[in-house]
Amino acid sequence: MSLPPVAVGLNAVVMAAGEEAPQVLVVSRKGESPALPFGPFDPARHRTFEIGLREWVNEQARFQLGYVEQLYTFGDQGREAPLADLPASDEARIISVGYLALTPEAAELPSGGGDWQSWYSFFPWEDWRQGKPAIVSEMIEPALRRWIDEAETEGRRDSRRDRARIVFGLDGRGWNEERCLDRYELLYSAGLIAEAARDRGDAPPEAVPGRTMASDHRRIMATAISRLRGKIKYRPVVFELMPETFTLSHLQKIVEGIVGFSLHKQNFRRALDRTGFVEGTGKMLAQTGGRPAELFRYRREALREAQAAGISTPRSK
Amino acid sequence: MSLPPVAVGLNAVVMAAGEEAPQVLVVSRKGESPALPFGPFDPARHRTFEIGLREWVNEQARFQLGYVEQLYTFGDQGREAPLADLPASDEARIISVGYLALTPEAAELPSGGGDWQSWYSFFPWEDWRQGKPAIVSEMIEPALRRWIDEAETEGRRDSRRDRARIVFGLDGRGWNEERCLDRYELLYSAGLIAEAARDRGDAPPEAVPGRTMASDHRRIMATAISRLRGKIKYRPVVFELMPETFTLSHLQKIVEGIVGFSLHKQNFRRALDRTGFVEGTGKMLAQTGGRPAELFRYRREALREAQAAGISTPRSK
DNA sequence: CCTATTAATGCTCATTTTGAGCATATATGG
DNA sequence: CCATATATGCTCAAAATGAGCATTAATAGG
Repeated sequence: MSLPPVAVGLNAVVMAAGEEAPQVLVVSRKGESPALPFGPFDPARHRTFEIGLREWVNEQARFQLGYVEQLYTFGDQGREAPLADLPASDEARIISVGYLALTPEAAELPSGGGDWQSWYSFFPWEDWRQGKPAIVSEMIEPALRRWIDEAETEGRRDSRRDRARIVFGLDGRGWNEERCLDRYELLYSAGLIAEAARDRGDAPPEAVPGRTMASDHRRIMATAISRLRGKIKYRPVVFELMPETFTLSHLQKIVEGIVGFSLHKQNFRRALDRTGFVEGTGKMLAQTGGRPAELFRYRREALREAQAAGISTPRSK
Repeated sequence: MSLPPVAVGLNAVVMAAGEEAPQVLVVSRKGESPALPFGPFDPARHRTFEIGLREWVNEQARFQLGYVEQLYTFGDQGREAPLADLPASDEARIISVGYLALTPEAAELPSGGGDWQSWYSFFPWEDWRQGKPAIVSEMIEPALRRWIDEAETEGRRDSRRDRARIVFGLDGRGWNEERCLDRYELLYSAGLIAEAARDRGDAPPEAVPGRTMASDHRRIMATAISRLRGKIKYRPVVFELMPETFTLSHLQKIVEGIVGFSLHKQNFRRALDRTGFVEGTGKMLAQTGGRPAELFRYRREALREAQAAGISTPRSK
């Protein structure tokens, strides 16, 4: 049994909470599309993937990763081709192990290399905090309907329609925020993502607004968003993004940013309360205008006590 | 940027429903511990991991995989050492991409290579269908308490105790069936898994009952069990394990086998009913003794209609 | 210092969803 | 026909959820 060699890269989707929207760490090489931080995995130096990942993120961006979890391993042929450095040969396949990393808001901006960007600059259709985004009704839905009609056979039309209905909630079917990856892949299949044209070598056709990324990095990021949106509901991962102390409104804002819709304040608090994950510090935050809010802190011990659940996300409106 | 080459293997955890317990496909080489089906990933031949996986499972075991999903990529140094074929050198690191595959009960037993084994022959402590297994109270819990006390410092004892409490539900904390992987890893750390001694080169100490597997395959399998136990609750994956038609009791038996505890029959049915995932066929199954049960079928369309949920698992007793 | 404004908190109520258990229906095997 | 083993139906209290109204405590402006 001989195993043909393959090169392994490590990709990190490093996320932090931001003022207006969740942020992702990207490396912007001049003249090129922004990319996720990417580093080679060197088996001679790194005992595990995670050690490798932490080491070079530390080197490249000068900060320590905290919470880290493996996302997915991407190995499709052709995925590395768009990284101009390397020819898409059959011999040197590059696969990449994607990781999701969460850092507290306070995390220093790495000097030099990377910078923080809003999630929704890459995925504007995912932000429903102010209700259904215009881009969905005015651009994506019509484009998808055209794409459905373009299919050659009745069967294909049906299958396209089904897919669009499920992932984009067409025909009043309801938006499931966790399907972020499926939506990206559908838009890609429908040729509405600039990367799709680029990967085929075509001229860019009508593309949905949203910043392009190098290689398949936008897909990797969509995987990370889907994962985080799901996980936040059954594990207390939000707190990895919070500072030591925070107000409940602040916490709610962050959660809203992640799930992409707004929450019912009272019900959010009630559910949070039941989990026992937070405790008041007694200190108040003097804010601009309005009654001052109490500062809370995350009780790590709570994870031990209960059957650790996550954060409930009661939709508002 | 040069990426040092690494060999990539593909592991499949192929699962099927069984009479008494869920089954896993293992390859038993004579004189050696059973292993999960394993094959090399050849970038020259396979455009994607999944294509590679399907191809050689087809070759090796002569059957077609149906539902397949990627589990995790295992890359720790030393993990491949126990596979006697290959020296654990720094140059030839083998990483492996693990997949979970589900096949209907009816799946033919591959002639020659593999055979089906019960999950619980590898993880006897995970089967709570008849209540708390004796092996947990009589052997694991005492052994864990000894392991906690053996720690050198107070801090270490605390951290061991916390970990044991969370994953094994010590001190009346409740058993969370999804923590199968955590439990395996805890037992491994505590030296209670035969593989732990083997990997260190020690003589086997007191080990918890349960069949040993080659390399880190038991860990991979625990990963698969954890994933499936979690997923069954929010995606209709059980139906990938069912024959065309089945009775509700049969479905319940299968779900109970997977989650590892027994369910409240009426509540299980009520919840199942609400999902709309199954429909009666009108046909009855003349069984041995007792009122005949109606045969049901899975409605794939249901996935489109609702916000696809999974199967609810209301505990009984 | 009185009032409008802005948030933070507190409470209520109807509806759904769970968790448990009791009751009835329809086979099979003496 | 009767005991037994299942399948299926129904009820009821408790808990969780979804919506909205009410009160409290600051700041900003007249």
